[in-house]
Amino acid sequence: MEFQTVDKKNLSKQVIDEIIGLLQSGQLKPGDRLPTEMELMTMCNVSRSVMREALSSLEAMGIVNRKTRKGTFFSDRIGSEPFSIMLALSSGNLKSILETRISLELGFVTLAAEKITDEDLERLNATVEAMKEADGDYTATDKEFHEIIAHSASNPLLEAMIGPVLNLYDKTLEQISTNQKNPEITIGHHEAIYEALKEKNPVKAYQAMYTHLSYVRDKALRGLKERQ
Amino acid sequence: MEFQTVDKKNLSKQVIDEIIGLLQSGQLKPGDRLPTEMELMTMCNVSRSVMREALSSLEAMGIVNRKTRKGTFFSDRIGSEPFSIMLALSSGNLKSILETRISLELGFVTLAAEKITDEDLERLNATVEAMKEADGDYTATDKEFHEIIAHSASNPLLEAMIGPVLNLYDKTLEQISTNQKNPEITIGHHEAIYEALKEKNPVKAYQAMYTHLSYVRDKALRGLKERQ
DNA sequence: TTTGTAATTTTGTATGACAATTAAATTAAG
DNA sequence: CTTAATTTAATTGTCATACAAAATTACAAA
Repeated sequence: MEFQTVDKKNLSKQVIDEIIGLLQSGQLKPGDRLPTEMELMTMCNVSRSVMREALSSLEAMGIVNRKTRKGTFFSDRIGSEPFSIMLALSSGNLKSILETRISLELGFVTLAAEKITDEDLERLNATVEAMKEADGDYTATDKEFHEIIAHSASNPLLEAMIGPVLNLYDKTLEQISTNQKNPEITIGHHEAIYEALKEKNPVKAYQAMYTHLSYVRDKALRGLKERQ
Repeated sequence: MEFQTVDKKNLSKQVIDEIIGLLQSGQLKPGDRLPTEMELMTMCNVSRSVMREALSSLEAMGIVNRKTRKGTFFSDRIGSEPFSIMLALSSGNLKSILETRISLELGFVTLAAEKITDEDLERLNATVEAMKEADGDYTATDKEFHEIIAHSASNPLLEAMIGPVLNLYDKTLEQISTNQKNPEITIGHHEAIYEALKEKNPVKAYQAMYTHLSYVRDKALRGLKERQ
């Protein structure tokens, strides 16, 4: 006869669960104000320290925002913090960052092909046109293109992931600092992706995105090699 | 003339960054023991309260584990906690859960097609065979199939995401409780995915997985509708 | 009515005390 | 000498209290 060890949670973790439960149950909504620390500690019957530990954790995860004298509020949207941290901890090298990006963006573009709105299609097209007109650095426009696609998936969780991924990619690339940009190729790829999305064709969009990101990957890895 | 507001971080957030920096800089490795709370508070020149808030946050995110009398250790692997919480907060309905799953798994399977090892191929095949032999519930085996694929992408971050996604999916489906299972179709899909992975063909693997998960989605949504 | 100051509210930080957990050290028993 | 039992100690866990900081609100004076 063997007893399973009981996984005891400390009080602050239990409080975290309770507070998240307020959101999940619909008692409070994103953007709503929570009771004050003093009220919460009484409600949960724990010390203020425990409550602060729980709230600090929730704030680090972007689930709440706390402001002196105003109070503590649930965030309006799923924050990028948790994923940013996971990314920061995982980012061993450029290759794995690129692969993470590929993996996520291929999924995003598939959903986008199913669900993209005319408005987002126009915004996408605008970035393609802006890139054609751009004289110098088109990184921001390039990034915007990818962000619109993630947004088009109409899924707040997925959308919360694109920012951290692209930021980490940009940051890593800066450190390598290869300035071999081929705007024509990138623009061509973006156009192909755009056309596939316009047709609402997931497989075609996937293939266009995979081609694009594989090219980005190969170029970056080549640049890395030449740098050594 | 406009001044940008300075984004001031409180002390516990600053301490979090410093501790994560220990990992990123390689000073400490996953699994290593951190200094004690008392030592850390001296090193960082903050009170014990602030240090505990920071450590509680790190523990809530699965980055460290703390044990009475033993100390505080960096986790061996990227935890699922951050992503679990993001998922918990985002999970409005079955449709969005299904879409999240589709998006992520399509990316995973693409990378898996590039990188899968013979060993993982064998394990995949074993699950397909196990499902053929299964008399009753093959949920665990089905889940394992998908987990192996995520593992095959050989990316710790992506691998940390599959567990929470599948758990949430299972949990949501339980609540719907439609018992319309077609093992033959699922097995057929798994076989097609397996064959594509064996050929190391990303596009084919993607298409097979997309077909499978679209079927899963349609069936679940149909079941949901019939339940209302 | 506007401006300046004081009061207030809520979060932020520090300190000290004690509790709880659990490993290590010491003592006692066979 | 070995094993078992007890005590001690190390580290995290919780609580309480005090004060600081930030920033809004209320009140008084011009």
